[in-house]
Amino acid sequence: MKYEYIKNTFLKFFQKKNHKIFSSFPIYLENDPSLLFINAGMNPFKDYFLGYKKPLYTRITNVQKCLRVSGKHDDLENVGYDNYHHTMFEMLGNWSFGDYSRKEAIEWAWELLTNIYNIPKEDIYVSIFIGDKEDDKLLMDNETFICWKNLISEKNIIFFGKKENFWEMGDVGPCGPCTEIHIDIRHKKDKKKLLGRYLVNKNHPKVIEIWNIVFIEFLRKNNGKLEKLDKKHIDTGMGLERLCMILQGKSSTYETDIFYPIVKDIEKSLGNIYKNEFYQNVSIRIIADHLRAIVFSICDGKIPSNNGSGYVIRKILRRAVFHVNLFLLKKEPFIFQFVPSLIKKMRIFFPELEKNNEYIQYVIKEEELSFIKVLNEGNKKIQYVINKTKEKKKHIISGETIFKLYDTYGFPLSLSKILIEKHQLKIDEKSYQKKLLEQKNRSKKSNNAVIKEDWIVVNTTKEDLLNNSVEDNFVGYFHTEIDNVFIIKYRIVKNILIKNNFYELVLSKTPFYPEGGGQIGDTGYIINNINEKISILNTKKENNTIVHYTNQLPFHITFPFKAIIDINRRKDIEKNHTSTHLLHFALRSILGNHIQQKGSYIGNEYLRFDFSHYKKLTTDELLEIGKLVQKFIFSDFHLKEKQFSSLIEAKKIASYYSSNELFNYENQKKIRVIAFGDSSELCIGTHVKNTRSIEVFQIISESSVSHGIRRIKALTSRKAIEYLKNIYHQYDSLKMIMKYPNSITKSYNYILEINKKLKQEKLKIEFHQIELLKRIFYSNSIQLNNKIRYLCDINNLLKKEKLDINIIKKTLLSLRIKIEYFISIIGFINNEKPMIFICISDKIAKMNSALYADNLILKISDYISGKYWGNHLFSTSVGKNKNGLILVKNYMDKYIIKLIKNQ
RNA sequence: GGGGAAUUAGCUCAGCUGGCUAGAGCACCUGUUUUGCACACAGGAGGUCAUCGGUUCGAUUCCGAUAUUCUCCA
Repeated sequence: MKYEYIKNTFLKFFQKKNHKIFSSFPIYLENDPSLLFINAGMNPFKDYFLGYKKPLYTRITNVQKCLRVSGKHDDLENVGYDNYHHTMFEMLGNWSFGDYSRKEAIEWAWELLTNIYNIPKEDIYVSIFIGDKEDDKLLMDNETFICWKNLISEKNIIFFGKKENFWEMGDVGPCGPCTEIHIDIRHKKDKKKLLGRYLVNKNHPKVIEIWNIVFIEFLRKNNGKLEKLDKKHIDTGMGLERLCMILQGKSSTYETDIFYPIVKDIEKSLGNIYKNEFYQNVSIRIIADHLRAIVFSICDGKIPSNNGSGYVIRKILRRAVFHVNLFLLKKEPFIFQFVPSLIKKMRIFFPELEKNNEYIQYVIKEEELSFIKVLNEGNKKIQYVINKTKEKKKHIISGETIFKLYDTYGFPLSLSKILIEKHQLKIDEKSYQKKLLEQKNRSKKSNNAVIKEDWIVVNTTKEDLLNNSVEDNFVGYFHTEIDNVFIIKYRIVKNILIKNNFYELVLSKTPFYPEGGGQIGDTGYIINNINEKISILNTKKENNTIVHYTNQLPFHITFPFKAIIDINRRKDIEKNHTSTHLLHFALRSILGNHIQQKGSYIGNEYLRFDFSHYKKLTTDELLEIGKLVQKFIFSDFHLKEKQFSSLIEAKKIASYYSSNELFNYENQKKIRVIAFGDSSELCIGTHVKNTRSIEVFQIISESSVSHGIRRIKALTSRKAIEYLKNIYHQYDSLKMIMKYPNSITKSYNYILEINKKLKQEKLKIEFHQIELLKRIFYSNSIQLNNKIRYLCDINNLLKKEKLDINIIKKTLLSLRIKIEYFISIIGFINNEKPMIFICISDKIAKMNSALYADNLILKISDYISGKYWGNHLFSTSVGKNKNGLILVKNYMDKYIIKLIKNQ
């Protein structure tokens, strides 16, 4: 049975049972701060289970892309070393939202596995929740037991506790008892020796869990307690990779047709390097697995970065590169080249992959390159550390040093270890772990600083609750203030660090735009009829609920309120949002159709637009783009807003959209298309009524965000005028300073040229001065014996002429080259301070260390109460006592002559 | 969100404890020699040492802020 067939069979089976087929959601949820990635098929349906949102269908089936590398479910370190763990996997699921019960869910699962997929009944084991008398006071799941008893021998039923058979999404959220289906794929002989039931949940590679059927009945609250839900739901998940492994009779998922072609491609490209050796095979499996996780994540719009979900992607990819580098001996980007092989396999179900093929390869290659760079730099650094340690004849390298290599420069501990052990050295791992723990604690502290408590419902009927999705209660497209608003629920957000409470409010309806589509959230206030006024500081979306942020609660919380947004701020935002559309259109017109939006920020102060383009924009291009946007603004385009009930219809009208963006619209009832002139875009934001009100558009910067993505920042209206006026002011003052030239650029170039010439002139003069000074110094110097030329010139001619001290220095440095045996001491007054230079030639330095310039200066700098510094050949002293200078010559003459005589 | 680092010539980077003629390789320019695979040799140009403050007689170097980049933790 092939992968495609297995997948389609599942969906069609449940379609026949009246389930609506959904395509997979992207691998992460846009508005859920509690999750970095979808780690279970039920994540996107959380609100349906909790009754916060009413589903359009009560029966759904889908195959969801999931990633398990962080938080409660983390399998990363296992991947590659065993046969069936994966970072990314596809989860086959069927869902009931208050519709069917345990009986149907269990019977259908049985029917599908035994009748359609033809898995032998005796190989199937099921586990049932035994109850929890202590913490949660839950009874044994008898209903499930009865259902199974009718289908399967009791020998194949096993009971387990909370850890195995009570499923929870995370610390808080929907949960409930579950029944798991395990399959025994061992050899007949082995099965006879020991019954499979003794190997369930024992990490046996051939007795494995494939399907978890969860009966969602509770909400786990912040305080740790369970709250019974109004309706009972079904949430099931079966790992597609493991199912394929079983149905294809393989003992490893990597041998199924999902992974096998890629594994073979990798082996092939290795050629002679491939030795079919353990770590190489692990590395190949790691590439095959990690590549899939990364490709899907990038395609869904997550790119490697240094925090949040982007960092998870980076960690996965770098783990793969690490193995490539160490065991497959490739020192250049390698993994990216298998992207096409993966896409070829997956494109039927995920056509968006093919569209983004080049982009995905590019992102992966860049990240590989940057990690290889990190490894190279780290190698140099650790080599230095190793050499130093050996020089000092030590055997243990401090954990702090190795930790710093990792923490600051990204060089992995395991690599450090390998390299260090090669030199028969050791790392003090205790201090390394201590440092790492410190780092983790610091993060925890900052992370736990904000605690969000449970929602407190204050003023509502069930209907209000069900209706409070973004689409239903946002009225801000048409109203900036509304009456008769109720606070439905609120929660307290505590910040321990600054010891301050904030509050989040959900309103029955709202004119406040929640942050989304690049546009920032509205601010404003709500006020009740006894004039209690509460400021709204920001507005965001959380899983389809609009949340208003404030720092105080009204006393009369159940009263009706008037909700009013900061209208001037909103107007500024709207000008920026419409300008962003116009900019997008202008970019496409001038640079070409390859321009794709890669993100935007639309605030009240400025706007930012990121887009795919591979070259820096020229000044001319920027000028043209600015001009075109300005032309649109003066064209008096009216806002044309159209609403569609299907995405297909909307796509016909909208001139462009990113595939990523599309998904967020797929499950919405209404789809908006915003048009100004020829520009039309799918958009959820708010806009000006007429482009003329934007007045002025001005680009203020163009830069690179990451490879292949450029960023334009721009201002509009008042801000743009202020900016331009400020530039004009600068220009005007510059003109004034330059005495009003005809052309500023011409004059500036002229000045540059003159400056260059003057510098050359100065050099010439300096050269002459040095030549002159050389002669003077030479004539003032005396012959000490037949070799040595000695000069001690203290405060003599130099005080008459004001000379640059650099010239004196250069003169001496030039003389020490010219005269083989040369000792010079020059004293003078500079800036009212006495200074002494001592300079000797190389051959003098070789004669006697007492003649070193730095040793000589030490003898005399006390005379002028000076600080001194320098090296053997040239030294300096600067002092406070001018009168001491005269004493220097007398002392020095005697001292030097004495030294020379003793030679 | 929290920590650690980096920013020096067009590019890749040295410059350890404040002062030591701000350097190397590649690229560029000009000669000479050769016209062949990174040609060779000689010479040259190119720097607000990221920006702004502070300490100091003196800051590329020390301290602080800002910007950008890298990196780790969550």
